[in-house]
Amino acid sequence: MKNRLKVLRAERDLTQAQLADLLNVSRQTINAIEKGKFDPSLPLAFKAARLFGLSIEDIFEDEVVE
Amino acid sequence: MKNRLKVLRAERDLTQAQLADLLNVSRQTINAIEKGKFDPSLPLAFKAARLFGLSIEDIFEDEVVE
DNA sequence: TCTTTATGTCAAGTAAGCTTTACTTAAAGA
DNA sequence: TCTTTAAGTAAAGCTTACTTGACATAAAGA
Repeated sequence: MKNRLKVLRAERDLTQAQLADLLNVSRQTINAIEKGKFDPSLPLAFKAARLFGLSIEDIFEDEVVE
Repeated sequence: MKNRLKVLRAERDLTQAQLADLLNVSRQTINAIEKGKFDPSLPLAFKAARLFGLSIEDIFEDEVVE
């Protein structure tokens, strides 16, 4: 699943570590999500959406499977 | 995390098993999510939103942790 | 050059999402 | 009463999300 975290971070001048702190996850988790290694949990997606003042759909892009 | 799956199902006259099929998960998964046993993954939340023609935020309600 | 900061990655472990199988209960119809 | 259907639940196992700790690299500044 694609996401706009890197850009949203850049717009706010946040490092991966700072974003991780704000979302109460590890830096490695942010890195892995940005790199597409895995998808965030739904609660984490909600947290990120709230933090950035956006909807989940604005941040994460679902690829339609079929 | 609260959700409106049961009501959305009822509005469309779907059983848990039918919804499970439509979302490609097991009936037990739907039951567990409806009963609040665990949260769906983000991909599953996207699927449900697409199926019902709603946003994730319309279906799942995040409780603000702090 | 030396140090610091940000990012990337890996390995091992825990926790949560999800599966299959199976049993139980309640409601409704024949 | 017997059967069927929907819902609830539980155990065991697999997969994925996430953790901590560690190491590597590149860029930038003193």
